[in-house]
Amino acid sequence: MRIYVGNISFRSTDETLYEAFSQYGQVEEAAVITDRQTGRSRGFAFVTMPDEDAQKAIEALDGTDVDGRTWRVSEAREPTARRPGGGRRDGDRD
DNA sequence: GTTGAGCGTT
Repeated sequence: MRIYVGNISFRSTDETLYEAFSQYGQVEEAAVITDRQTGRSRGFAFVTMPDEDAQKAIEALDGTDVDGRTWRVSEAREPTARRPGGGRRDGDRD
């Protein structure tokens, strides 16, 4: 599951997220979103974890104070990566 | 050495 982490400190990095989320499960990917134009932090990030661990981490870390800022943690909106296929697998069915 | 609403790239 992809997790959206907002309102993070500009000092927070990928490892800051990793160390925080890894406490609640296996972190598959942890990436602070930096402005592609300036290379500076945009103040939010994405974390990918197994569904069960992700939900635990969300409820555990949402609203917590990290590096002076209160984290806004929730499930990410968009289905998955912005690539052809839109997150839908060929075998996806109802 | 700055700032503060937000859902990103391989």
